[in-house]
Amino acid sequence: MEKKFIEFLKSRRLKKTPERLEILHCCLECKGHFDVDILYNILDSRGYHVSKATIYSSLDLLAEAGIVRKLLFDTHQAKYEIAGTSHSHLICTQCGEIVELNIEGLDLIMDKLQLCGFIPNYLSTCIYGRCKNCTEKMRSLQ
Amino acid sequence: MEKKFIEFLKSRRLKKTPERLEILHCCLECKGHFDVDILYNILDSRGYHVSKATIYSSLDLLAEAGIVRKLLFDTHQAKYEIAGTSHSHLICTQCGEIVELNIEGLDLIMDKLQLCGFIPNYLSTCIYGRCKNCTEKMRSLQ
DNA sequence: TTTACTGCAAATATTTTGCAATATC
DNA sequence: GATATTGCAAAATATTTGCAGTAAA
Repeated sequence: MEKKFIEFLKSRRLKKTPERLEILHCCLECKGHFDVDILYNILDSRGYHVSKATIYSSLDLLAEAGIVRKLLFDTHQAKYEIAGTSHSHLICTQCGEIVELNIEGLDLIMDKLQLCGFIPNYLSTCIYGRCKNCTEKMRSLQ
Repeated sequence: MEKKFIEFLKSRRLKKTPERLEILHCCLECKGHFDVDILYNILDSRGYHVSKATIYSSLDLLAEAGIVRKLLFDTHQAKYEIAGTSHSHLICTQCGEIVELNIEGLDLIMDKLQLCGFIPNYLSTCIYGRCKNCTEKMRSLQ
């Protein structure tokens, strides 16, 4: 991953700074979703100070390099995840919980798109609904 | 649609105000995607003044009623669309263009989810990549 | 007459930007 | 040595909130 990022920086004549690499490592350590604040706090708690502006800009680069993906589930903070295989997100519109789910065959859809001249990079499926917990809570209230 | 919204308001003991109905009509007239500013400007150009706070709150209600859907493609303004059948969005990460596309069989995925206790409401598929135009532009530059 | 709604302005929150000092190439 | 990057603070933007006056039930 680090290699890929360094290659990317070189190809764009951007600089390999300790901040950028540290942010990448931090992203890789985070399982699941993370956001700017989480990264900021983790780094800060290690005594490694990086400004949020730098985190924002590094995440932009990491996204362009195809290493992370930006996820927008709500109007508030953008979330990020390490770009791996396509997977779906189940989003509970009641409590906001987000669960990842693998649905077989989804990637196949992308192949069909080549036809219209669109070159797909990755597919994000969000399924909005109500999670088990919230459904049970509602039932017990009635 | 208006009937559905009025039913929803009644069921929640909310009030049927001219602003809410006017905003609903405005959404229905908009083909494709719209946002708070677009609605505000359309209404304003007709001499119908509605505050943005009211538009925000009405859109929330319309979303809860299942009449519109909130779409977040980027960090900036939220977009909305009339909730119809599930369709996919092709998003060009270079120029930002968004094209709607129908992919057969996608809705079937939702049925499978009942298993894990998640009650799906609707599915949103976003396929990120590069559109025909941008691909051609890149080629001619090389 | 009770309760909810609107508009306005202020508050909040996230992201972006400008600039001087500094680090990378 | 040239150029890009960092951190900071300020700016820009979108959305939410509080409250007084008003309208719907």
